[in-house]
Amino acid sequence: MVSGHRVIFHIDMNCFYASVEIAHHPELSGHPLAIAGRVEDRKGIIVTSSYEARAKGVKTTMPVWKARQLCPELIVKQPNMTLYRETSKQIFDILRRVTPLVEKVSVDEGYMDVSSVVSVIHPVHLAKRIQRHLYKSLKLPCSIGIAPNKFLAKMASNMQKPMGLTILRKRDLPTTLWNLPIGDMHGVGSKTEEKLKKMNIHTIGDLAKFDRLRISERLGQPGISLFNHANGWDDRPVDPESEDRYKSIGHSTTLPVDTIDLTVVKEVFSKQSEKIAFKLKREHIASYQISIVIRYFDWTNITRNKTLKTPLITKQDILFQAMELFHRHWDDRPVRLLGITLTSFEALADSTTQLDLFTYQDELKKEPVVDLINAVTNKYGNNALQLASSMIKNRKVKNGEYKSNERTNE
DNA sequence: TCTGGGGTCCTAGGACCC
DNA sequence: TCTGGGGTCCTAGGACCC
Repeated sequence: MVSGHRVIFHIDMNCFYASVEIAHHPELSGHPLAIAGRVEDRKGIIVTSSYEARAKGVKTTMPVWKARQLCPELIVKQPNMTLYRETSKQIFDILRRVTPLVEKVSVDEGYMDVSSVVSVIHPVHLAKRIQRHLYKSLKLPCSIGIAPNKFLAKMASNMQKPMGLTILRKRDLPTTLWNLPIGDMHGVGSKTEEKLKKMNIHTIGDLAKFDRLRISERLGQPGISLFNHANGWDDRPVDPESEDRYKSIGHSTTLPVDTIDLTVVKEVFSKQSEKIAFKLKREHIASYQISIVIRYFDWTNITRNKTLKTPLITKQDILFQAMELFHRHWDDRPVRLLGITLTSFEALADSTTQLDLFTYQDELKKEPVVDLINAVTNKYGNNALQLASSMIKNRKVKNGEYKSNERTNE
């Protein structure tokens, strides 16, 4: 079967954290609002802000004190991550009612492959319906980009905010995408922007028309991807399973004051180890690799890691290994930030869970699609998502219900 | 008198093996 | 006299994203 023309949506929730707060506290509506961590000390930064705040110059990653200088009437709230995660789940449940081909990229954005859906409903109508539904049921605005691939859909959703709906076709590229400054391109950060500008590439169009080989020489494989994207080429599939498993779990903490005190170091690592051990347990996984990061007072970073023969599971094991790495590599200078990250996971062969999953499979076959992923993950954690996904893949889905797995004539 | 915290992916060199 | 090549693992660092 020849893969035809795809229709991809990129859903981008507008100022997500701020919008969730406003949805729960309508009296905040119309006021400059910012969500910021560690409001109490000088190191707090703005995570998100409402459009009223942005109009005053408040920007993401700006220190809170600076934002208050620009906008004295700014209302600052601390993030309520539990609420945002819960809301995110509701959003993606709604999206998965349209199609199981939903890829969650982060708490507030995702891709949908609606190619098969748009044969019965026009993409613009479908997008409007999703937008309206999210706004009516959750009071949350979003922008939707409609395009033949993920990159263009992502760029499109960024073009009109809030509540934007933007179609980006291949033939539109010269008049829309190519005029944008190269720094606006998804995947181009400050470092790459500088490199490209030195090559006299200032717009996305400049990149699209540049010599592919020279891009490759200077920027390697990532450069080739950017070059392809600039030309509107992107065949990455929408992958509902991309979020199934953690590839790394970590915590890092900027200290209230820089320190050379080992008891402080141990306290910080201890708290982080506890949080990490909790997540390991919840996901039924163990780790064979630990790395620590030390950021010194002058913002120089070192990362040091260690591969282990026996897997890490408990808080004590993690703390011990982190301290060991720290002692071995710390150069006695004042420390600003400490972090621990675990990678190389292995699913724990928990016999009771395995057995439960096996018997639970039959139950799950009767569940509507919408509820399947939640049902599995609520009971078994994200680790069990693989099961849910494979069931969705192996089954035909119709009207949110599973059809039997029997073969039909095709 | 600046600059958080959670992640993903890529590169590149060295060790080691066949 | 000369000087393989591919694959994988490990480590350190960097870039980017939200």
